[in-house]
Amino acid sequence: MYDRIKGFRDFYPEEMQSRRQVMDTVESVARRHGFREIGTPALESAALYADKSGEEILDELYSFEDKGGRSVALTPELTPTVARMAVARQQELSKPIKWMSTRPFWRYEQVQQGRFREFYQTNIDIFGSADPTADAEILAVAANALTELGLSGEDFDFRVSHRDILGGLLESFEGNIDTEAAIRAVDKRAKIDADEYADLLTDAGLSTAQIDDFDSLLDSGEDDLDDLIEFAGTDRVEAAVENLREVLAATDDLGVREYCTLSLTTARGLDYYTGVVFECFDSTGEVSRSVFGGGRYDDLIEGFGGQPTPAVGFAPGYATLSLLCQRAGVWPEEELSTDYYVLQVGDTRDVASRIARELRAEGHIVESDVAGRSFGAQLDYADSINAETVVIVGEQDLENDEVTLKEMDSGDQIAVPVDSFPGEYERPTYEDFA
RNA sequence: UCCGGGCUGGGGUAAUGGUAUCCUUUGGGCUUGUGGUGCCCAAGACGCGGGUUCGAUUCCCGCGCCUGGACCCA
Repeated sequence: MYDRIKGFRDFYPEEMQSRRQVMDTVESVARRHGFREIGTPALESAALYADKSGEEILDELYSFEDKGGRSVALTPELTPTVARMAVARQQELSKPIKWMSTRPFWRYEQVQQGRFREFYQTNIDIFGSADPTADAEILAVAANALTELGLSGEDFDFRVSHRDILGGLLESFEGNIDTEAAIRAVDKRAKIDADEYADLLTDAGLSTAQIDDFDSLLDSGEDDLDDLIEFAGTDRVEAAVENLREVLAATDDLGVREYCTLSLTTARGLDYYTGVVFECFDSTGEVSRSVFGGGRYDDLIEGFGGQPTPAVGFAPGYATLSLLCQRAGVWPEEELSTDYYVLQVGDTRDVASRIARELRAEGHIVESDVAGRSFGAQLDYADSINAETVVIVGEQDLENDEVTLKEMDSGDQIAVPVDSFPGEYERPTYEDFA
């Protein structure tokens, strides 16, 4: 027996069927919004990550030297790869670029609930549009995907904020302030106690009075946005507030405004966000961590050597998304389903195979005996795979030019002519002949 | 990297300083013709290493793994 590698998971058919259904739902919503699927490598040059974030980042990655002496890493996220791809063809790609991709990523970090070393995400991004409609479309795809999964506004909440509001407010304070440190402090505000929070802001360069001002501003609701402009008195904050309003107005037109709540304390840990940011939370709070997040990152493509290209996107991870779905009771049944089991008794493989083939041609899931088992054992097996209908092809039946249709739920069964089965029926059941 | 809880067949459990209970599961059978009720047979476990001991699954230590959290989340 070999052990599974820590932080990696196996998915057996029952669970995989549910995961597949959830992933297909998310992808299908994105596809209907015109996002095109891309395929990307599992391995990238380590420099793709180290150049932006420093060599230390490699400690958190699966990084190694390949046999050609290249320093490489298993991709921990898609954004640098997508940026690389966009930069490589920035001239020929028509804008906006709308791409999506579902695949695993790897990070060498501590495993805990909803966090593994191998995790699956669907990345959904728009490049080449700075228009608020693009931000809103991202929010709409996210909301539509969740509602299509069966979740409602009672289940989840998008906490929406804008990086330039926080940044702009901090900028308007007197003194030498470390904006990024202050934003990181804000991001943690809900998780730490007031003293720790104040200490972090003090470290970032704010005075006690400024902390109080800042804190009260953070509690601003949607009606108080003008107060923020007034307080800061800068073009940056005014522009940010205006942009945020436009985005929210656009989500209204897209029918997803109800899922968005203004929350200035939502900052996201990632430093590369530049505009609207949002995080999806479980409304009941039972899933304590953020389910997923996204936002605008206008400087990143340029940072990877491309022309300045605005970008906005989000990336739901399936570990946390499944926690939310399970909490809300909309996680698909983890039970196999089978449309038909074609049971053979005696030497009837020719007829059984023909019937199975014709049912499969209609797109059904059909199983038949591949183990030479007895009648009882086959029925037992059909039950274990939740076969809806069993087609009994037995020597006795064939003597009468018949097969027997058995509805497993009720146990009812009926003889039908073998020559016309399945015949013209697309999905023949016991009911059709009873 | 740190802190807490936990490791007995595939899953769930019982007891125990002298190799292990029960349920479930899996495979086969109970006239190769009726599953989701029964019966029979079979398979299958003390995470690893060290220590104490005549003897350790049991007590002690270390490690590993699982699980929850902290840090982190580029």
